[in-house]
Amino acid sequence: MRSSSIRTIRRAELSKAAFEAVIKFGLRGTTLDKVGEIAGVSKGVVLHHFKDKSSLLEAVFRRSNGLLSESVVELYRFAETPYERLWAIIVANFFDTIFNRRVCQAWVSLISEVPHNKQCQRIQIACNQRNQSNLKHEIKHFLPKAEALLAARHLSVLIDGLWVRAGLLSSNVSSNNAISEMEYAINKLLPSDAMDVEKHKAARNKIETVASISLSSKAFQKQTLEVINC
Amino acid sequence: MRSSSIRTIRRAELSKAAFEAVIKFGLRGTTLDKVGEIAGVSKGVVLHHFKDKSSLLEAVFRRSNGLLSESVVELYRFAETPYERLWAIIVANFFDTIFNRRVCQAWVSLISEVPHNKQCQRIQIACNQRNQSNLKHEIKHFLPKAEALLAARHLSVLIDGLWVRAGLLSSNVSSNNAISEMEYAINKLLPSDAMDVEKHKAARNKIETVASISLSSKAFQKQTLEVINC
DNA sequence: TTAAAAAACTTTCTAATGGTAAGTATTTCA
DNA sequence: TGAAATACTTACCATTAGAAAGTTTTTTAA
Repeated sequence: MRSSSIRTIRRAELSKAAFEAVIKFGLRGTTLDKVGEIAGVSKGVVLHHFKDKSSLLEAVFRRSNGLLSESVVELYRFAETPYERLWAIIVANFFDTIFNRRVCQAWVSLISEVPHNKQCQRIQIACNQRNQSNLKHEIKHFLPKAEALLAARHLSVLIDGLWVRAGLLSSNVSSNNAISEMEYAINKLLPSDAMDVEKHKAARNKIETVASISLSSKAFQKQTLEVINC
Repeated sequence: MRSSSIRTIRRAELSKAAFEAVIKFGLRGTTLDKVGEIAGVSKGVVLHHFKDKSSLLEAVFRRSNGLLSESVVELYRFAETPYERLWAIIVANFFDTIFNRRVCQAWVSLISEVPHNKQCQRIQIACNQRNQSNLKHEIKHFLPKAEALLAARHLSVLIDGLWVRAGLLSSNVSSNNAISEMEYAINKLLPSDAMDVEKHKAARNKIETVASISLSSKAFQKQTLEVINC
């Protein structure tokens, strides 16, 4: 165990509190005082563990993106075929413990930090890259390499688009709608002759079932929250 | 002419200055002092014409979105067929006087204001709706109504996704790449048997040529800047 | 033309904010 | 045990958003 285990714990607590603050008050309404208040400590403690507001937001950003990638990893554990792994990626990105109005709005708030924060930029680019490369890897089973790249890129941009839309709209967000839109895209992008429609449907069902157990479990939620924070 | 023509002019100047500030310093780095400095006036003037920072940002947001819709309107003037109008929408959304790193980054910064600002939300939803409805109207020529809606929705989400990506990345943004990705999507979504490939290509060429003259013209740029601000 | 009403602009002040610095208390470990 | 590191606190400062009250300029209408 690191000598700075308290620091690790505090940083986790504080970035969680900051995440809540962003959800509640937006980025502009999130002050160090409020973050401290939510975490039950003084502003001084916040600045003791994070050198400034930018690095606090960076941790929040990492947390919010980490939640997603941990979900993909979790669902990958159960996915055994390309069909299933493809759905694992999609379902992980839109499962309703993560893809809901509050979180999407927070994400939209947070990305405004990206253009002027090199570290956030690195995180975001890495996440996009990983997502795209995961998608490509599975799509290669259904399309030639060059086309697979295009399709993967297309789907990953689409995922971002759906997230932004969800964050911009005031209305509630539907996990099912988003997943349906992804299905529509897949059906258009991947050639039906290379796909086994039955297998495809079965894969989606399986992964959605697995997700509803695995991603909702307290154990997973706890683990991700612990893992995610530096 | 409105009795408040000075007010109109000032609001235009100030929201332009604020837009520049957001580009330069990001949303969090944009202060009323800096906005005033860029506009060559004191902070007091800024607050005299905008009741608070939120309403200033709202005007900036309107400006940035208005730039887009004015471009669509401008290109529509030259578009005579569904093919051409479809490309008019796409080219307007990605032409490089608007779709460039600075503007995309500013847009990404600005949308963080949306979740906690009802007015910005209204603007954003209206723009999305209009864009989607424009797309749908043209796509209906190539697909049955129900499918056209899905395709239009898909393309408009994709446009948002490409904009976000462009704003998140540090590297320069390529208008051509974005347009190519839209073309890829169109080719996958619209049935090739319902489309005249030659006409399609010709339409794209025509609109791109028109855009490079029309959207770059000083007259258009000036007009939009004047029109856009309330 | 001129008085007064309205709008444009300035100045001054305040509470809140991000951040620093200089402390004290607690933990760790040699 | 005792000193070095870490956790936390407090007091402070410069900047910020915004309010309030003032002054100048422009409109309007008698």
